[in-house]
Amino acid sequence: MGISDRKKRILAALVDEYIKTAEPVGSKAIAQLADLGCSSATIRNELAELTAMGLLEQPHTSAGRIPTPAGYRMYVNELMEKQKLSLEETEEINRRLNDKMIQLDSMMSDVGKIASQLTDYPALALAAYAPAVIKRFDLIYIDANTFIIVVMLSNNTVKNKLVHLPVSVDQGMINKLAMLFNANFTGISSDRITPILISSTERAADDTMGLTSVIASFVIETLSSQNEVHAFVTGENRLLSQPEYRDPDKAHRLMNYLSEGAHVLGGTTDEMFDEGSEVKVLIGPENVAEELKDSSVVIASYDMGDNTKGLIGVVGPTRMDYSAVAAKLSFLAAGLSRRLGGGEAPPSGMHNKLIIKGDDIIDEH
Amino acid sequence: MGISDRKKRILAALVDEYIKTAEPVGSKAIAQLADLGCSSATIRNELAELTAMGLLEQPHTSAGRIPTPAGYRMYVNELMEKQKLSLEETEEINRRLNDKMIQLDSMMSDVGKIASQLTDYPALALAAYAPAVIKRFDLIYIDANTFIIVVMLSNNTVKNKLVHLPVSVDQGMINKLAMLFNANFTGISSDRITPILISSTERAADDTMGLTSVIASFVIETLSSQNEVHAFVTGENRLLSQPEYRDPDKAHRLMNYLSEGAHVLGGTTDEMFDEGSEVKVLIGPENVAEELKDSSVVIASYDMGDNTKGLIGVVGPTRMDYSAVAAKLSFLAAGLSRRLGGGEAPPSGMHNKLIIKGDDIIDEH
DNA sequence: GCTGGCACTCTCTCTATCCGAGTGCTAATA
DNA sequence: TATTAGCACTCGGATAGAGAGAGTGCCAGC
Repeated sequence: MGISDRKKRILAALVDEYIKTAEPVGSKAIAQLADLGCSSATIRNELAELTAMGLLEQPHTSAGRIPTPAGYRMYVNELMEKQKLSLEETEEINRRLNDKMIQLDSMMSDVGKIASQLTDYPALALAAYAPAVIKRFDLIYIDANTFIIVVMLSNNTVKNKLVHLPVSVDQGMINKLAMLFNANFTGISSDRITPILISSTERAADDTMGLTSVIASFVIETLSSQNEVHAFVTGENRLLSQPEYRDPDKAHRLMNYLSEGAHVLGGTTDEMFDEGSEVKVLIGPENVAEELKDSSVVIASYDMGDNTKGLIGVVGPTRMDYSAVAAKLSFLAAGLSRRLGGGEAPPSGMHNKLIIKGDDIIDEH
Repeated sequence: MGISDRKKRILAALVDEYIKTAEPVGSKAIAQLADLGCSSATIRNELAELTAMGLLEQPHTSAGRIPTPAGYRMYVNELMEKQKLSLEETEEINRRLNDKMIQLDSMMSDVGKIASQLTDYPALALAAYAPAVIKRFDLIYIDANTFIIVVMLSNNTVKNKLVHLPVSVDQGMINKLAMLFNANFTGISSDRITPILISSTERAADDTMGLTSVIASFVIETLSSQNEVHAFVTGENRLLSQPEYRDPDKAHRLMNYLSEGAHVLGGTTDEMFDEGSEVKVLIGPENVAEELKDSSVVIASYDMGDNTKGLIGVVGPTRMDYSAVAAKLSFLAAGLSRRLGGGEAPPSGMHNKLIIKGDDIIDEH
């Protein structure tokens, strides 16, 4: 596996240049770019060897070289300079995060939007929530036909629902139900909410109007929607500005695939979540999904608190500016982790302000 | 403006055919399609006149005719057969509506998704909420550092927020604040929530910890987000399957424009909302937005209840199947109005079930 | 081991040519 | 007068060939 230092520099220069221009790079160009005091003929010899090693390929005999997926892989692993973001860029990202992070419900798509704008590639955001249980119930009596269910989950999300009834109930019944639900439905996972539990609660509450099952089904719905993997894809249209997707059919295929959203990462999702905060790069055929075989994906994960991991990724041609994208995603993910994760006062449902551990309330906007 | 019956039949046949094939239509083809017992030569004469009238044009001398925007306009206004949806199609739409309509918060984008899938064009969904005021406050005391704000709006939306405090409060304070907010902040619009009102409430509550302003700013935020026009665009990628957007640049321009979302309809939004439940068609240059000048938009509006109007539209090439799209959108809008509108028990925030007036609780899922 | 030189290859672009679809016009017909 | 058949004409699109240019591989010399 030993590969001479000069070969490395040539490969690096070639990949850099190809990323910039999207055109096959010739020996002459490399000789000028990477000034490693030798002529284009020497570089030609090296290029021939790199090609034999499977790191480069030629679109046709008389064209320059382009990197193969293996070439990109080596570039990403060893050659690429870890790009530092400029102060402006970091400030830009922080500013956007502060602007946007007010509401968790729209956060996912907002984060995707930020990533997409930042990198000018389509972005995908997903989150796998840790299994949650109900922490407490409140039922707010509005009038004889109306009440509000408010549930607080173990991850400090709060959900509510307004219920209208075709029949009348009194405040006492509502209170009784709240008590019973707090006693029987808190701290249990949704699969332990059985018809038996529901009907026993119903009897205990003297509920002849089916209120119990209304509330119970809201609980089940809430818990299960909480446990789903939520995925958002943003900025698919940015693909079209990349020369490799000038072919409308090719672009269309990939965009269709992306717009499905959920299964973007195929089987790899789980292991993605497991890994540390490192940025991951999947190059061309390294992707499991057939549709991504000639595209690349860069993924960063972040800690959303409450044992919940978020994933933020970017999709582009294999000729992607890995260095810049990785730096940006990494910074973005770190910013998200900092804001969301690790506090005992994490953000929660609908309209909760973000609180950072130890800080005061952040009153954004 | 009189235009002979035969001309009409020729124009209709031509537009129908062009919609189907996307290729200029010649006299011969029309002679075969619309069997109005006359030869292609006669039709050529008629075509020449229709062209002179500005209803048709020729891409070049020796090609067939294609409709001008004026031609489409006449087609849409007078010639097009009002398409009836098949039973399968109506059932399909109803099924999707029933599946999807569980949560209002995701409804907007879901409706867009349905419209886009149904028509195979990009769809946009927007809603202009009627100005809302707070109807009632509840503060739920969790522990010394935590409470939940629950507000119910005049349009029966319920919003909540979990607040963590860096200081301790007791239940009494929370109750006092709830009372004061119910007394002072209900029934008023957000512009009447002045610093003066806030500070007087603060004094009345003996609040030295800034709780009042936290709650007040949540109120303001809730009201103003409620009054925004929310817009969703879905299925931009479907553009790419249309031959008129095979040019990546053209497609890119329009998709970029669409992805901005909000200002899709430009100045026309207001009047759109005003109109009845009719389906509206904007053909090419009839659109105000420069980016839509050679595309068409079909829009249907529906009643979301609570004086709120929803708009659902579809964007495509001027060569759009107006008849089919209009029929589908119209049916979809009617279904939405039926489900959402006109009840005194309309759907509300986050997780409220949909209730149809007079019906029992619909327990979807 | 490096370099300059050179023949070779292959793609891309430009131009010329041909083909065919569809037109507009004219003259004949009902 | 309205319709039709016939025909010359036009113009875009497809096809083929020539030329240019970029880049290679190889070889001989340093």
